[in-house]
Amino acid sequence: MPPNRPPNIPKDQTRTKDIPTQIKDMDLVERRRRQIVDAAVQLFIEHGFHKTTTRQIARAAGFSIGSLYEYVASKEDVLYLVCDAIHAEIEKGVAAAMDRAGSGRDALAAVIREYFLVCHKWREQLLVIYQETQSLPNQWRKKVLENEVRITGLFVRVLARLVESGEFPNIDSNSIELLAHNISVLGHMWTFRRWFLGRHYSIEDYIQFQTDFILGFTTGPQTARPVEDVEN
Amino acid sequence: MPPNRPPNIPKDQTRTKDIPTQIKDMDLVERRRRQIVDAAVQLFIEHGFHKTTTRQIARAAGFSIGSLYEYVASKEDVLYLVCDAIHAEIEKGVAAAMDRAGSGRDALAAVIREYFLVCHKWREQLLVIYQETQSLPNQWRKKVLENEVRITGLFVRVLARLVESGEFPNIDSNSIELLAHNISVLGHMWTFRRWFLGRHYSIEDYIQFQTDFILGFTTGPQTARPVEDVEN
DNA sequence: ATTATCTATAGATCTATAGATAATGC
DNA sequence: ATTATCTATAGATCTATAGATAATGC
Repeated sequence: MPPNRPPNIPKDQTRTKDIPTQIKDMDLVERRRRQIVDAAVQLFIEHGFHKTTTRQIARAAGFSIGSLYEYVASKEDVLYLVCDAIHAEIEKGVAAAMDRAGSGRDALAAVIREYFLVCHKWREQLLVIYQETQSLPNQWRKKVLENEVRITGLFVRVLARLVESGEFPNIDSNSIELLAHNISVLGHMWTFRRWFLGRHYSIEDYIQFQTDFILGFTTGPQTARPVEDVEN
Repeated sequence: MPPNRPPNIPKDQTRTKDIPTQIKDMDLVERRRRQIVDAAVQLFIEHGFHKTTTRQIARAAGFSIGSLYEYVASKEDVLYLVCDAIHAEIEKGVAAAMDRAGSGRDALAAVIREYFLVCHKWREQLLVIYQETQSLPNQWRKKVLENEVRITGLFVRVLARLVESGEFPNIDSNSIELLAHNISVLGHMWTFRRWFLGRHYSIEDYIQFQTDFILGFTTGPQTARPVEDVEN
C-alpha cells in the first residue's frame, strides 16, 4: 500500500472491512453496520452483551435476523463494531482537544479537561467497553486494546512535549508513559465509579480536583482549594 | 440484636446467611459454599461468568448439579458469593496493613504499598469483580458496591488521621474522599491494565511510581527518580 | 425418620443458516 | 440476472427442579 493513499476513502472503511460480508455494495454495508452499532450499543448499555439477543439487535436496527447475519458473521462481531465505534469517538474528541490546545502547562490542563468531558459524554458507552471487552475473541480484543494504547499515546505526546520544552521536570520516558495511563484511567474512573462519584461530585468538581492531583505530581505544593459546586 | 453479640459466631456466617438454603446443618452450608466459591472463582477467571455453566461449577466443586441448587438458588447467587469472598480477602489485607502501620507520612506510603501488593496477589479475582458485577441482580450488586465503599473508607481513615495530625495540608473532607478513591482505583488499575503494565513494569516499579504520584499531590516537588527494575 | 445427595429431564432459550421471496438495474 | 432481505427452523445449549436413592442418627 502506497504511503500516501487516496484521500477520498471513507474514514471508517479501513476499520470495518476486517469483517467479511456477502453484500457487494460497500456503501450499504457501511450504512447497515452503522444501524447495527447504533441499535446494539443502546441494548448493551441497558441489558449487557450477554442478555441482549441477536434478534433484539436486528429488530432495533430495523431489519430481520437473517439480514443481520449478512453484515456480521457472529454476535461477537457486533460487539467489536460497537467497541471500535466508541473508541473512534473518544479518539476524535481527544485529538480535537490537542489541536485546539496551545503549548505550555496550561495546554496539559486544557487537554485533561476536554478528555474528561469526552469521558463524561460517552460514560455509558465506555462502561460497555470496560465490561464486555473480555467477551471478544482474541483477534478483536487485541484490536480494542490497541485502540486504548493509541489514545493513551496522545497523552504521552502532550507530556513529552512539555518535558522537552523544559516546563516539566525531566522525568524518564517510562514515567511519562505511566503518567499518561493514569490520566487515561482517571477519566474512565468517572464512568466506572459513577455509582459513587455521581452522587457526591459534579463533573466540574471532578475535573478540578483531578487536574490538581495530576499536575501536583510535577508542580510542587498545591494551595488546597475547596471544591466548589459549578454545574453538572 | 444486642450491640455486643456473642464472639463465637463464625465470621462469614453474617455474610452467607443472606442466601436461603434447604440444608439444616449450617456448618455444612458454610463448607459447601466455600467449595462452590473456590471452584467457581477459578472457572470465572478462566472462562468468565456467562460461559461457565452451573454443571461445570458443581463438578469442579465435587458434587452434582442437584446438590449445588441445595446451597444456592441461582447461578447469580454463586457470583455474589464469589465477589463477596474476594472482597473479604482484600479488606482483610488492607486492615492488617493498617494495624501494622505506624503514624505519620510513612504510614501512608506503607499502607499504599501493602494495598498494591494485595491487589497484585488477587489480580485475577479483582478482574472478575470488575467484569461481572454488572451481571448481579440489584440486591447483590448493591452489597458488592458497599464492600467497595467500605474498603475505600479505610483509606479515608488513614488520610483523615494525617490531616488531623497536621502532617498533611488541611484539605476538606470531599478531597480526602476523592483521594481515597484514587488510591483504590490505582490499585485496581494494576489488574485491569495488566495487559499493558505487566509487559513494561514490575509491581515494585509500579508501587514506587504511584506512591510518588499520590504523595506528590500534597508533598511538593518530587525529585524525579528513575524507575528501576527490582523484581517480578 | 430425617437429612443430604444424585439422576434424569422439563422447559425455555438462542445463535446461525437454508431456502424462499422481494427489489433492483440492465 | 443479480443482489438484498425475509421467514422458518435446525441444532445445540443451559438453568433449575422433581422424584428417586443413599447416608445419618436416634
